[in-house]
Amino acid sequence: MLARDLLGRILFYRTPAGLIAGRIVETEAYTGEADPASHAYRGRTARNAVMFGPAGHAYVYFSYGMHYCLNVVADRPGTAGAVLLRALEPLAGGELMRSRGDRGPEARLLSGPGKIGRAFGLTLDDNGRDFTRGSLGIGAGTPVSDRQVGVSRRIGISRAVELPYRFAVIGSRSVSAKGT
DNA sequence: CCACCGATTGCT
DNA sequence: GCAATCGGTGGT
Repeated sequence: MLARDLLGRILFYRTPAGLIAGRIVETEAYTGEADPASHAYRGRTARNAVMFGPAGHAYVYFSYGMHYCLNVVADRPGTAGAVLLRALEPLAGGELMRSRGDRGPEARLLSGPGKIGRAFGLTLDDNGRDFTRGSLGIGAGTPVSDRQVGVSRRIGISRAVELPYRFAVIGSRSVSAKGT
């Protein structure tokens, strides 16, 4: 499953103000028709259209009137599927990230989907971006063994709560607050 | 056209 | 425990 395989890989963003990068330590999988918690569950709309497009693109959505969350589209065209990036361990650009408002400790600068959006400066303009081209991308990183991967229920949803679609690196200080 | 509500976060 | 904050979505 791609959500699990993204753990350990590097998300990077070359901005005019400098490089920002982090190691992915927490993800969640969202599918389409079979997943009531997915934005794509009720079919294609203007907001979720990117989820039905080619893999390797960014699906960015606006949440709770104040947060921008980043997904990696993960299925073939026509079939909705995406992986929500929930937490990263900061690798570069800490100062730039702090300039956007977070005052917490280094390891917690990217410890939640909304925090990633803020620290990276993402907006709806980033929806649809191609991770395989341009300044926002995903690098190889360091593999994470199955022994280090914790699987659990997704956070913050009210439907399909029982599905084990959340993956996190055990012991990382950068997983989101409610994570284990 | 209108009302509801969320793949969150940070403060009380 | 709960307010902040607003666009997408679906129903009237």
